Amino acid sequence: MEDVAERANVSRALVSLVMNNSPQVSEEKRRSVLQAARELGYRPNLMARNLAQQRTHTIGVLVDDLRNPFFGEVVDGIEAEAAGHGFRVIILNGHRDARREVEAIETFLQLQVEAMALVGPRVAEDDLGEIGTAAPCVIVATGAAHPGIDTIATDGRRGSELAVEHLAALGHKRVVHLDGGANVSAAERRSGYRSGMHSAGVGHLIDIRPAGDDETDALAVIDALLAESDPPTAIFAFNDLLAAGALNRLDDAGVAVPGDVSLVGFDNTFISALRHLSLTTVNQPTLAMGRLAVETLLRRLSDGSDGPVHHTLQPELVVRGTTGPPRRAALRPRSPAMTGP
Amino acid sequence: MEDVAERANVSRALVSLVMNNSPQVSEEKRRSVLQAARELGYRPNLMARNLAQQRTHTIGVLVDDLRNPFFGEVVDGIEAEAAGHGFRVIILNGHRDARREVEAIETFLQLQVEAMALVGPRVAEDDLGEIGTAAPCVIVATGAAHPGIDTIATDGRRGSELAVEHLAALGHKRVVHLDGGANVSAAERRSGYRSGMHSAGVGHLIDIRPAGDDETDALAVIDALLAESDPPTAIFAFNDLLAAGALNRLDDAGVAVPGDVSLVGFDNTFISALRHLSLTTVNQPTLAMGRLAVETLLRRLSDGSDGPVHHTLQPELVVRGTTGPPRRAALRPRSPAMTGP
DNA sequence: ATTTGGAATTGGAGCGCTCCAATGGTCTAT
DNA sequence: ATAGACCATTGGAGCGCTCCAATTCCAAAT
Repeated sequence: MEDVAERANVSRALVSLVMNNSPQVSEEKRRSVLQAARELGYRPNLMARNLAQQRTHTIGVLVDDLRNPFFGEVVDGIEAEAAGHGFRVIILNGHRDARREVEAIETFLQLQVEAMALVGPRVAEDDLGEIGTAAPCVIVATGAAHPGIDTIATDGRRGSELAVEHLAALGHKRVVHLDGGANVSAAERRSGYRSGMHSAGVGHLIDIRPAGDDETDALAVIDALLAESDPPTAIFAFNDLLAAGALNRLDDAGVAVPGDVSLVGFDNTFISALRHLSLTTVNQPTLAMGRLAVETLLRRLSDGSDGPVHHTLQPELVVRGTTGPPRRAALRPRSPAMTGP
Repeated sequence: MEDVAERANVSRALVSLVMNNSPQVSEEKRRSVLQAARELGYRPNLMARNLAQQRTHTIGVLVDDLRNPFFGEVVDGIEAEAAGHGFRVIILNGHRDARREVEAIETFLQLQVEAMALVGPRVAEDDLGEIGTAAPCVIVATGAAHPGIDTIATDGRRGSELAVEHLAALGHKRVVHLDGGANVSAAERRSGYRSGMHSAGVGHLIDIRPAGDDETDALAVIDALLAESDPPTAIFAFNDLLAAGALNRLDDAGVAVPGDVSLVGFDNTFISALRHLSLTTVNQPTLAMGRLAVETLLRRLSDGSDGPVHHTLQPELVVRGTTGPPRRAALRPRSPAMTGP
């Protein structure tokens, strides 16, 4: 910067004004500064700028798992909205691990981000400690497990109810829930499953199996289910990945879907739309969630601090090809299941 | 920091030493500084630290598209290796857009990252300009289109050849290639398709259809193909997403895979492994690519600058359920195709 | 010719930290 | 007792920038 100033025969301060394109710089000087900068390959140092300005114009986004396309969509929403307000977005990866999430949040804070969005975090509220107060923070897509912090979520309870209602309407009674296990959203979806089952008058058939949130987590549970004397006629999985894993295993075992068993996922990621999966699932409005997250953050940033805000968006059932009436409830005879090769 | 120093009755410099856990601080002072820091909720300011140190210990990773799980896997490899060498990784999203990629790179440079990895970039080498010289830079997973810059890639040409060889061995002659279009890796994979076809003695049947790199890009092309009088017996798609889109459309049209037409993808993302897709595809060693990228960067960082290095990893064919012998080449009569509802 | 106002420009302090050279303090060997 | 060696500790300069108050400049108004 020193060099640029010298080369353009102006002061350092004037270079600063030009680089921030202040309106009150004469056209002449502006040109010569810009030219000098170009010739020297000068690039402003954001570290120094941020330090001097005491602002970073940056929002940190912590993503639970870069491999899950669901989170990618949420981040797209966040970035779109943030860009519109002059904020940069930097992303850190949580690697599906609460400990690493805390580290990432610590990094954000040290980097002086002005706000942060945690997308699908696994960390419990207690471990977040004072972090929420060090910078505005919003939790996206992780159920209602963080009452003390702003959250944006789809109503997981309602989503589960929708899934169960759909299955019940088809005539299913024995619906098993593959539980999200340690995932923080699991409790909510589980509770929706419960209430759905009760509403359908089959509360006594509630059956929850701990599984996980990843396609590999389904295998053992499905094996166990199939080994039982009275297997379920329908399965409602914690998320699409888990459902896809279940589908794999059912297919292996020669069980027809939806002929022998119906299957519902959650998230409506693009994989569920793949025709060969054609997974009935519960949609979350990912883009809207991302945008809303940024809006919430900006509001916190500008005005004071009222109590935490919780935005709940409405899920929607997306009926595709993995759900149908249960075999036993069929009124007319059905052809035998077509099993894979 | 000032405050911490005061509260612990030491100098600012001593606090600095403690925060960087220097070995030559007495246990007593160290404890009292740490306690003071805790009580005051002190957190070192990375901006200031980086500025003073003239180092950031940060590697910037530009990801083409957060929704494509392939890139997520590469990033996992990068992060694993970087962490082992004391580097932080920050991620910026390219949004599948060369213009935004350039912006992101500019941001990295201003943030003073010490090196950067571009994962699947779309930007052409010309537009990268002097950027490669401003900081060590490696391009990952984007073919061999950047001769002047370090690259890590799977041999796309060989990968394509493997795919075509496999199809040819099954008896296919009329193999169509769904081209990656503007995607920078497309040329290489296309050329492999060409050479594969020639080797198989069916160079005269080479048929390349521009498509894209996303599941939606396949629709129109498949429609066009099906409308033709002599449709192909096999399709080799630029990547898994495109193949998945093709599968959707073929399914819609009641075309059996692999009964009526065989299909091969590229990347071996987890979606291809989903049993219901069961996509034959070409594997890229994503984790190894990520690790190698960081190693390359570190080497550049430490020693001088020789010419650019190009690492080419070997692809592997993964045969799953979407490939089989062509209908017309079958020696024995086959049952009619089972088309979906 | 002199004042006045506004716009363009500048010097310098300061953002929070690190790092160097210098200081003080303790211990051992003579 | 005294010099030497060694350790923990400190003051201060400086990293590259911004921002304020102060200065200069120019033209219009008196």
